[in-house]
Amino acid sequence: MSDGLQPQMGQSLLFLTDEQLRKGIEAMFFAYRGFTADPDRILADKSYGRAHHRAIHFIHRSPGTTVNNLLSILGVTKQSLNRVLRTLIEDGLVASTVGQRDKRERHLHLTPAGAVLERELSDAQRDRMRAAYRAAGPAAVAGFRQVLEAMMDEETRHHYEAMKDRPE
Amino acid sequence: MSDGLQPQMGQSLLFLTDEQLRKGIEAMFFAYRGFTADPDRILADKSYGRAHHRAIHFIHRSPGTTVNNLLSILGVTKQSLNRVLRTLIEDGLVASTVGQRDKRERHLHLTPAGAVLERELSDAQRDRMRAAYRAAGPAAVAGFRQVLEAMMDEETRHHYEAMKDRPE
DNA sequence: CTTGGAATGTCAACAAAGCTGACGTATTGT
DNA sequence: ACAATACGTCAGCTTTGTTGACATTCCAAG
Repeated sequence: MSDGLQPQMGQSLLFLTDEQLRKGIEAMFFAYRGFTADPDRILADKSYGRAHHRAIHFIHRSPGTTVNNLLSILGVTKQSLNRVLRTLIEDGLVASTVGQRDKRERHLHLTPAGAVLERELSDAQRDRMRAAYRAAGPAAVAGFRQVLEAMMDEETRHHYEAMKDRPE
Repeated sequence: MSDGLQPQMGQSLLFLTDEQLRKGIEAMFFAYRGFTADPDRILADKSYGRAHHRAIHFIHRSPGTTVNNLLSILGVTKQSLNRVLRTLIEDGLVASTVGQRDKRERHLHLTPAGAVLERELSDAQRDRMRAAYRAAGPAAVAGFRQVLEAMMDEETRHHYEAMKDRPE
């Protein structure tokens, strides 16, 4: 079952041993904690959570997006998203406007106050990412992105690539 | 505030633009979903959750570990871990034995049944990781690990490195 | 034109898993 | 003897996911 180190294995395949894979799994787990730590700290003071951060991020990213679209990007149920969205709208961070063409849809935008919080959160997250990128160097960063992209579900990767090259 | 593309910037720093960092952030978010998707599916049928998976993983990894040690690796409170651990012990997947040297400690091991579930979960997770590694290639994998390690908190990295080179 | 079904979004109730705080018990070490 | 440590537990709260029921809006078939 376990690969172990098979002497006859080509050098080029050593990175696929169970041990290497396990290290990658643990690296992913521990790194994700760091990845969310800084925004989480900021949000804790404001009675918001990670779900609010995600909503704010993708609304900023795709202004005017509908609830349904946001739903499929975030991969949660609409009831779960709705709770988060409701508090953000009540608190004046997100604006929801009825669709022109289709009045069933709601188009979502960040208000100026919402944009301020988005900035604060993404600055914090980017700072850590920038430090990691700088420490690892451009070649490592390219590999990092390649592996992450290969790790996504098919459908998820479509979402990722759809917003890949939009201008900021 | 925003880096934009500064014409005078050396080519070597282009990977540090806000846009590159944002892509990395989104890649991390989407990939983590894929990373947990397969074990989550298996666990859903068994009325266990991701928290149970994490406990099982690290008990397998460090057989005989104490509750306190597991606590600091997982970064949760003892009440939270205890809830998970209690169900695993009741269900006969984890064994808790009083310490020889220090009788206050409990040493945790997987039972044969626990080892079976661990295998099932880690096989599923490794399969995806292996596919991603294979698609990206050894150089990319090295970069992937470098960036992840640089992204961890100091204390977390110590945990990660402490169990880095243990034999399986 | 009407009407029935599909799509969009909201409300209610519940579950998983995190948290704080307080407390009890056994054991260790000063 | 006594303080500190390791563990377990009770109670109660929060965030964030779930399902089920329901209102509104749109569209297309009759």
